[in-house]
Amino acid sequence: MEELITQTSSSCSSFWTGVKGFAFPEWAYKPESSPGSRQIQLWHFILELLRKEEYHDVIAWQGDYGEFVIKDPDEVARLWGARKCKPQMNYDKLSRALRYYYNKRILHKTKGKRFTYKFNFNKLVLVNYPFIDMGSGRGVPQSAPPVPTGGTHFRFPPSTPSEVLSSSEELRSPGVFSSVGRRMARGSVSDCSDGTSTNSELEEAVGAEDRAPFRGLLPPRMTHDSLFRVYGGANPAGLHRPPHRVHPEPLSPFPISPLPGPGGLLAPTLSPALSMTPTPHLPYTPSPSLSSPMMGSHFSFNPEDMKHYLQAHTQSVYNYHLSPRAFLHYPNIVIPQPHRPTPDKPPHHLHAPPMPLTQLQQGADESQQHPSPFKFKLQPPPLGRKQREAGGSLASASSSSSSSFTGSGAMTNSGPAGGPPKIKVEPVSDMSEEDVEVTDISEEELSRDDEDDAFAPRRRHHQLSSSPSAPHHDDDPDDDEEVFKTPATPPVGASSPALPPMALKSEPGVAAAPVSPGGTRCIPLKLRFKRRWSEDQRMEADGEREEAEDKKVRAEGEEEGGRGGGVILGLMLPPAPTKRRASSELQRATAQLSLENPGC
DNA sequence: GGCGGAATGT
DNA sequence: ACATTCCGCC
Repeated sequence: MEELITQTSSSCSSFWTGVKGFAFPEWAYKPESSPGSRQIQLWHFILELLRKEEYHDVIAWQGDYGEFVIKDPDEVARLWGARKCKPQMNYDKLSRALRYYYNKRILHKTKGKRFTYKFNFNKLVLVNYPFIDMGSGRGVPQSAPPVPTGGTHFRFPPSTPSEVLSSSEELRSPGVFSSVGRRMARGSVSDCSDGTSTNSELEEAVGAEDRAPFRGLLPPRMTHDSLFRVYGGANPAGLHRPPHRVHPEPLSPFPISPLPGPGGLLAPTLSPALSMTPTPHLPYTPSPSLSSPMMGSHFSFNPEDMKHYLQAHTQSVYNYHLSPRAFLHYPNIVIPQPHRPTPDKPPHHLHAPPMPLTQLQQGADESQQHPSPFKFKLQPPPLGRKQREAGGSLASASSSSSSSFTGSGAMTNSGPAGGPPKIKVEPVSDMSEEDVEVTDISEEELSRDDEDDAFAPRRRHHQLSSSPSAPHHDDDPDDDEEVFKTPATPPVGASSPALPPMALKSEPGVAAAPVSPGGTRCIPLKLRFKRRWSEDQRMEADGEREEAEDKKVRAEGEEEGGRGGGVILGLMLPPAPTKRRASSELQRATAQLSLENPGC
C-alpha cells in the first residue's frame, strides 16, 4: 500500500506518483486533506457528500457532468461546519470558500442556477487507470458525477432555473435508494458538541480507504450525451449530436461511488476516454476483466488490450482534446498512433508511448529524466476584480511557465511597477513553447482555453451571458464544454508544426490577445488552435457566453502557468450502477461516520 | 443569490 | 494554503 504512493519530489514537489508511473497532483492527494481527514478540504467534502446517497436530498449531482446542486444550503453548511468544527458556518461563508475555487479552477458556478456549481473536471480529472496495478482495491473511484449508463436513466440538465428547482426535488429518487432515516442518522452524528461518537476510528479507517480518492474523476467534456456513448455504446458517429433528452429520469445513476470497502471493492473503472472514443473505427471493447468490478488488485494487462486501450485513449485525447498527460508511461508498450500525421520529434527518453504521446509529454517532462510527466499547479493568480476594472486593459503579459510560479507573488506587483501591472508575469523567455515545441495541442493550449474560459471572471457578466442566440465568439465559460468540443475530425492535421497560417479569423473580442513581447512566435499557433476550436465550439454553443476580454487577459497571463495547472487525465468510469450496489451497503454504513467530524 | 476584497485564523 | 469571517456591491 504505502509503496504505492511516492512523491516525486525532485523536480516538482507536487506529484504523487503511483508505482506504475501514473501521477496525480499533490493537491488531489493529500492525506491530510483526504475525505476522511479532518483537514478535509471543502471540495473534497463536497465530493464526499455527493457520492453518498444519504445526502442526496441535500446536495446532488445534477445537470451537466460535474454539476451539482446544493439543495439545502443550510444543511450543507451545517455539515461542513460540523466537519470543520465551525458551528458558525453558514452558506454564505461556505459559498465564499467555494468561490475561491473558481480561481483555482476547481469549481465554477453554473450561471443562472441557484446553488449550482460545477466541478471543473477538466482540471480535476484525475488519474485512474484501472488496469494499472494499484496494488489493492484501495484505489477507488470516488464521487462519480452522474453518468448515464446504458441501464440508467439520467436526467438532462434542466434548462431553466426554475426547472432546476423542481427537478431537484424530483431527484429524490423514487425509491431506488431509500433515504429513510438519513436525516436522523445524520443529525445524530453531526455536531462538534456531541462529538464523542465512536466514530472517530471508523472515520479514520474510512479516511484511510479513501485516501487515494481522486484518481477517479472523469474525463473532461463528459456530457451526458457523450457519456451515453460510453455505456450505452450505441451512439455512433455523431459526435455532437444535439442532446436530445433521453429518458429523463430523476435519479442520477451515480449517487454514490463504489466506495471500496475495506475489503477493497474495486470499482470497475475504465477510462471513459476510451469508451468515449468517437472514432467508430476503433472498436475497442474493454476486456472483461476491466469491467469487472471485483477485479483483483493486481491486474495484469494483456499487451494487446493495452494497446487497444492506449490507442483508443490516444485517439480520445485528440478527439476530445484531452490532455496529453493522459498518457502515462507504459513500459514496453507501444501505443499505436492515432490517425494523424505525426510530427518529427524523435522519440527520446521515455520508453513509453511513441510519438504523439511522447511529444506531448515532452513539454512537461522534458527537462527531467523523471517519468513523472507533469508539473502541476492549479491556481493561477486570480485577477482581482478591482484590478480588472481599474486597468480595463491590462496588457497581459504572457506566460508563466514551466514550473511553479508562486501564486503568492502574483498580485504583489500591483504597484506601478514597470511591467504589466496587475498580472503576475513570468519571463516570457522560458516559454513553454520550447518545451512544447508546438508539438501541438498540448494541454497547455487546451487547458489554457478551458481554464480561462471556465473561470473567467464571471463577476459582472454572468447574468448577461446566457443568450444562446448570440453565438458569438468567446469561449465558453464551461471549460469543459469549451475546449473539448471538437470536430469530429480532430484538428490534429492542422496541429502539425507546420500549421498553415490559415483561417484564423480574428475575433474582435478575442483577437486582441496581447502578444507577449517576443511572444509572437508562440502565440500564433495557439491562437490558431484556439480559434479553430472556438469556431467549433461556437457551433455548439452551449448558450453560456462570457466576455472574452477578461479571460483573454487572464489567459495570456496564465499561459504557462496553466500548463502546470493542467489536466491530469484521469479516467475512471463510474461504476455501473448494478455493480455499485454491492458496495452501497458498506457505504451507507460508513457514510455518516465519515462526513461529520465527531471529534471536535 | 452571488461576487470578491480584506483581514484574520489554522 | 485554505479557509473563515465580514462586508459592500451588484
